[in-house]
Amino acid sequence: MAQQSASVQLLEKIVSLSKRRGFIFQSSEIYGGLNGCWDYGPLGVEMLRNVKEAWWRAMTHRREIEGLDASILMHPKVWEASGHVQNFSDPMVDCKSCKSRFRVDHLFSEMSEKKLQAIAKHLTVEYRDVAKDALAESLLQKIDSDDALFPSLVESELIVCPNCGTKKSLTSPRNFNLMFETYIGPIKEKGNEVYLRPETAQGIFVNVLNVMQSSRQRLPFGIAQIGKAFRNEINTKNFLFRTREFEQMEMQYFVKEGTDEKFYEEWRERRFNWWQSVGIPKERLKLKPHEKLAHYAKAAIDIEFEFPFGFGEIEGIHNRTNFDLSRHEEFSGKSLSIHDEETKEKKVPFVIETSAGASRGFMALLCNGYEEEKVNDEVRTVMRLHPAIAPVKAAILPLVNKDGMPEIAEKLENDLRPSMKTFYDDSGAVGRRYRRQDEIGTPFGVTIDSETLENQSVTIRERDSMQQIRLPIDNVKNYILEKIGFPTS
RNA sequence: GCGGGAGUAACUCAGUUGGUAGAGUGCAACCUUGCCAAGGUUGAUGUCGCGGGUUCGAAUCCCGUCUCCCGCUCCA
Repeated sequence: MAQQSASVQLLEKIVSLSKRRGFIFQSSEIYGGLNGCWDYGPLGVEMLRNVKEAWWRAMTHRREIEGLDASILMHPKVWEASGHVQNFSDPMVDCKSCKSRFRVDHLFSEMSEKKLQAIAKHLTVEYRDVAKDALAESLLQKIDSDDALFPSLVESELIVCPNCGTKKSLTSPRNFNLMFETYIGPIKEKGNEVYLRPETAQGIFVNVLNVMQSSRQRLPFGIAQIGKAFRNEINTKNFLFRTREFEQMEMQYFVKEGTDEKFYEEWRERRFNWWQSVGIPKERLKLKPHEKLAHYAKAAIDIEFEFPFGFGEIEGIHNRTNFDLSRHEEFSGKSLSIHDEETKEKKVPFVIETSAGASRGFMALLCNGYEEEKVNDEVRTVMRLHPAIAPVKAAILPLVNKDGMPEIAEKLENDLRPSMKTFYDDSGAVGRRYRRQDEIGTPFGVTIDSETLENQSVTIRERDSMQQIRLPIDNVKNYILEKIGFPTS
């Protein structure tokens, strides 16, 4: 319990720091905020761009992976083919007595066989020689066909609240659609509804032939995309972790059937290593296989990070088989099969998906970097970000504001600025300025002092160790550039 | 959606029986200063989450609502 409250405090500290220093602000704050929506401030947007850039390079600086940026709005048929129209909409009922809420399908799947048979009898559904799961499924379909049926079950007390047992207390099923809906054109009417995409993957699937032909790729090859997706979740939670609008970094890797398992394992390892390459220690990461697979997947595993509130998913690697492309073939009537030169066959490729959360990754890196350490009996707050991820790369600090130091410092900053994000600070004691930079994760402080005036050398102070070295001022740029490069792996 | 906690300056928080707000940190200016947040002087910043109500008078009492955190529920 004490441990839990410490973790709550930690998250709150990170939220305050994010606001105070300009990483994250609440959306529409002056109007009281909007549930689960957050804005990236000046430092946040720099850092987020760095996260995405690191991912983009790791993905697309490869021979066999191409980039794409698909539209957020897509043809409504896409979401029928993908299964989202059917699977993203869950009928739910509430208990008026104990206020619990249940998914209707869960209600049935947890019933005894005998109970299901009694209900089948009531609904005149054939139940003899029908397996339990199949029976639950056909009952659900029957109920779906007529809105009066579920209330009649409640009225006849065949269904009671599974939580409190109260009779006649369940409401009629209501649909909770997790997709955001809007309209094409200015008039809201049936027939012009479209959805904000609930995942970026489908934009890749529907473009697979366009990409393949224009880039002259052949199997195996991948398509990478970074973009926003939207899910109308019932609840938001945990700062940036569960939000209704979020950004994904997805790569779909198209392979021949039969090689899918090999590539699944390969990408799982590669992605697990990537998170380490941007600064997260292995001990705070976990690979967690899915116990229950989604309708499209043959195998699925999550990469989880140890957030203050516990381990949470930051990326999923899925073997989506040929489900999506086959469905798009079926719904669009267009062939998405690919000709295999070796076997002279046309087949729908299998897909290995790596789907990482940009927003979640950002939050993971903030949580991972945040540290309070004792230095000379004082607490130093330091954000240990990988230099490539840090929003500001170098702070330029004239030791004092005279003797020509500001002029040299400004000249140095002008020299560095085209190649990196810098920050100039000449106010107060230099120690204080270092600490301000520690808090936002700036990896290097460059100080111009009296020795600079004599021999054109400066001090470079490193964030994590607080160690200082002296360097000729002309070497500063190369020294820092070498350290802030994006990881290659 | 249910239950619990919270919302006062940029941040962390005080604010007495109802009498229209303070501290620390931070921020700005000037001076001082010479390498790890601690010198001096001065200064700015408040829809007390928002909207109603009670009252001569509301940060304080009542109602509604929004947001955040925690626990359920949910998370193909």
